[in-house]
Amino acid sequence: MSEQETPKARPAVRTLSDLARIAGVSAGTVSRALAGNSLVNTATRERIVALARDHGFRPNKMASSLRRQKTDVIGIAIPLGHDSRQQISDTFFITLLGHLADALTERGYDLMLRRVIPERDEDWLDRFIGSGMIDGLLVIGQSDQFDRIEDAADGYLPMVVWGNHAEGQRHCVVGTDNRLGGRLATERLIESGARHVYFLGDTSAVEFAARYAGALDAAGRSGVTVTPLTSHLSSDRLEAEVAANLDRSFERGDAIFAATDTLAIASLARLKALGIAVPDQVRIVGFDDLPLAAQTTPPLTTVRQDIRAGAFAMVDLLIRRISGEDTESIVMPPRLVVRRTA
Amino acid sequence: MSEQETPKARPAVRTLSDLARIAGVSAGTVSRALAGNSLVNTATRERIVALARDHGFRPNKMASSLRRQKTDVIGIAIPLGHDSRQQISDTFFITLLGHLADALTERGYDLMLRRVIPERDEDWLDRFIGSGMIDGLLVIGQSDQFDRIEDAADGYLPMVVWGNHAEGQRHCVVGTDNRLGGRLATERLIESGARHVYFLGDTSAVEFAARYAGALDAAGRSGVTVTPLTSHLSSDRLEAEVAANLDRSFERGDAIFAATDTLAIASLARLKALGIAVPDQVRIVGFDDLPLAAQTTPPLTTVRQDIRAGAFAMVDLLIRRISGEDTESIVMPPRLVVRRTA
DNA sequence: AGTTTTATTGCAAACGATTGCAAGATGCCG
DNA sequence: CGGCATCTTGCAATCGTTTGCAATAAAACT
Repeated sequence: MSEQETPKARPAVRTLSDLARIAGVSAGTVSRALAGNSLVNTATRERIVALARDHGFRPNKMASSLRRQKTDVIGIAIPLGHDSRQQISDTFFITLLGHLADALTERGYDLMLRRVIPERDEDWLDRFIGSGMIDGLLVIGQSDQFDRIEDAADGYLPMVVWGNHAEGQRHCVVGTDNRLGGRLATERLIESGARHVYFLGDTSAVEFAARYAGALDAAGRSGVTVTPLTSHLSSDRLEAEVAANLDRSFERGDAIFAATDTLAIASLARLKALGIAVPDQVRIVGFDDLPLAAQTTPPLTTVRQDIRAGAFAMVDLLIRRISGEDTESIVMPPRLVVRRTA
Repeated sequence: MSEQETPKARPAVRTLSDLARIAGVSAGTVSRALAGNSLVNTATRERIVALARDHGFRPNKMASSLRRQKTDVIGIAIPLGHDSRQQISDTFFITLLGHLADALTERGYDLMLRRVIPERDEDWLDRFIGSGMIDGLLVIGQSDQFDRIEDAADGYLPMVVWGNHAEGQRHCVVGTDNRLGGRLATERLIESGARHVYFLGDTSAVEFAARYAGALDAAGRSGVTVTPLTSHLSSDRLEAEVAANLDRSFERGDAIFAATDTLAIASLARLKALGIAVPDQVRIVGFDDLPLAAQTTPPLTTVRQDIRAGAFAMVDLLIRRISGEDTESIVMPPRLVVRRTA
């Protein structure tokens, strides 16, 4: 049984030299042949390629990476800074991740995923960058790590971050105009009659802070109040937190602007449980426009981010940076999707 | 500007030898010092470690991997075989992925994610295994690749698969007893009055086929009919497909057993749009018990899989296999969660 | 003082693929 | 047939780290 590992029980051919010996040529020639290098004679190349296939030979990528100083791997870091219990499974991150995987695969890159908890590991960014394992780095979400990312960006070009864009920042970012999105959402709430808006989300994450700022923009001159309620994203506690926040607050509030659809949907469920009518008593607007948003009852009014376009933009910028170009950030316009909750 | 890459504009120290020169010792000693090897003198070790920190030195992982023949990276393959348009973002996969990331990180492994489309790349499994980039492989979902996985398992021990367990299979799998789950779901549907059940899901994936088989088990003797409706998982087409299936079918059917909660939730929304009452006219049971299932209206009756426990089990088995042990598969019992849709 | 341990360190050979350079073979031209 | 360009191929260095072995120095023992 154990001798049947390969169909014909050959001694495994693991290295270029092994194959070279079998083919009666040198390792260098085999390397060139498999790389499709035009220097090798066509006949030899075909013979070697066939041999490699027969023996199931695959060149060792570690050795190749070491020699070429290029790994064909892109790192993806997900900092879970503003809430270490936050799940990677936050739907938005994951959708973005899926599209990134598509875009990178298409360009011939593998992806190396790393979930980082900055509180426990100060050094996460430099460590990842300096590991020599990756040709470039995508960071999904700035969380509360803005400064650290800025620092790293000074010495490391091939990095693109999903998140918020601030005036004069040094790292390359792709993201939605969060402040504008926040304004659109809040304007809509006000239009549909809100006077006291609760902002649901953790404002220590810069993306969310910008959304909150946008809400203030919208409210500013109108006498409408906007009050922040900190709510984290970890799914295990999310419901409880939303519940706690809402239970004690809705004598005074009449609207919720949730920093993410996930929070909005949890709020919706909670309000329903409390017997509060949406949107008649309380209006809700979310952020992201996850596929799910259209399927709630009533369907969620929200601010749409084009996640797929964002993912492809990130990969495009990254690849240009890998080849040395110093690219500008991209800020995408959000779009208000009016459904039934406001 | 460009000279300020490091705070003090030192010539970057990139290799062990660089650091060795600065410290006035040999590269070997530096290597041992940084590894905490007890052979080096405590004073020297501390001096070297401090130097390394000051200069921001990090050993190159590629070189280390090559030399040690160990990468500390686990591959995660997501075969999208039975539907190439299926998203990585399928909520179940992603939740599992998140927990796997937790468990692997805890054990000191990095993860390398690869989205594979078997139809376009026959060789995906052996290629990944043979790449030399990974110490072990987790496969998320058998899709329609059961045979290929069986073949690979003969020659490659450190692989654990999430999916269905079949009598006498050779690859190590962790998963739920899908057939039992299917039976529980369908029994529940029958209990609440169903006579004509539609099974929603693509039965060419073995996991789903087993759920379907369980449904047949439950129906068998009772005169209840079970009819499969093929529905894929890609989110862009899911709604349309569910709609198409349901629109033409619900003169005859009075119940849906959906192969996943995602499908169940889409069905729920569709039936609501059609003005069909759930559960009075049509009963629904899903599968997975995603966090979302509790938040639909009405809340979804479903079959619970313990995804977190499954993820940790996979990692545990994998690590034992990496160290040479030939582990048995683990089949976890599903649990029916009765809410309001059946 | 001589010998045996013991504690440190350096040396150099791996790991496996890639690639600049040079050498050999072949063909072409006058 | 000599001289030169063109194809192919082999040689050997290299990527950066790890580690067995040998060498040295220091300490311990008789």
